[in-house]
Amino acid sequence: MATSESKEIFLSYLKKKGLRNTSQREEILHTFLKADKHITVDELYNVLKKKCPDIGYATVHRNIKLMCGCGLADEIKIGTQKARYEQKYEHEHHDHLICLKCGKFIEVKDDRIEKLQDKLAEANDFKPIRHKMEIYGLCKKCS
Amino acid sequence: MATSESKEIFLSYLKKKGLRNTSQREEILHTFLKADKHITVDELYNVLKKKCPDIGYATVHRNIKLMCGCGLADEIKIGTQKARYEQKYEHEHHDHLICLKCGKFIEVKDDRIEKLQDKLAEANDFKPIRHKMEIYGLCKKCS
DNA sequence: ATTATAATTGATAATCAATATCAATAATAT
DNA sequence: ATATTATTGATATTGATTATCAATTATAAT
Repeated sequence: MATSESKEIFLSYLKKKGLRNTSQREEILHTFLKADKHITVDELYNVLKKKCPDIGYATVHRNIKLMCGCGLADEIKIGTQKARYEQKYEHEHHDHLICLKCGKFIEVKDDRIEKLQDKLAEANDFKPIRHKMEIYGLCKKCS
Repeated sequence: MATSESKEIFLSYLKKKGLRNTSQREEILHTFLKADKHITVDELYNVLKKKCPDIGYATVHRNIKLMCGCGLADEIKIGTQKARYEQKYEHEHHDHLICLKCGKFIEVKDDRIEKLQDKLAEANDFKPIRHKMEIYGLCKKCS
């Protein structure tokens, strides 16, 4: 994980947008980069609380969204569950296998599928920008 | 659309579950089967109100969920938008191209992708049950 | 048929995640 | 230093979904 590069990207994004850097923003980014994949705002907030007891939930929420805006984070919404966020920078695009029993995420990618998706879009006069593919089922442990 | 067959499926599902048929349930199913693809509870409720002015929102909501339970309807959740429901019976599985500008849904299917998805799951010791594939981009009109 | 039972309805309240508001504070420019 | 303006953190609001519950209705039992 190129932590320092991510931080540079964030700082230059702030500058470009006329936004200011703050200690909270630094802590949030730092903690996010160290955190588990697929973290929720709640979870991130709880980890941050230990180091920065005064930090507010709204601040964490706002800034994780900001990180999505600058391409460092990606939001994953599964049904009505809480949004989860994963690192995007230097993290190749992938799709997910999601276990219906234990909730485990497995990251996968198949270039042949990716190509066929583009073709499928084209064939429908549709310009693809991004996509989401989730396969639900049972992981090895749960089946 | 096999409207009468869908109604039979619904009735036998009710019987199997020890539930009762009601005039509201009949109207909701009937209206749902006639309605546009990808309808929200709100929209369905508003259509129903014309014929059944006393029907309640909660009843529509409850029963569209019931139809999902018996395999006649399918819920589509895109991000934080309202859930939409589509007919499932005799409606082949398909995926969606979703226009980011106008919100249009295009239904698509590619058997080669379906096969590769199964293989991809298998290769990860994962037993696929269902999946969701959405390609976001711009439709012909909007691009 | 009449009554007992149990499920359903419809209005409304509760829930819950996401987002907006706003006074106080902090960062930058002047 | 001071003015300007963005950010923070607490809290309120929103908006969708789901739960509650008394009244009603459908079915079973007598």
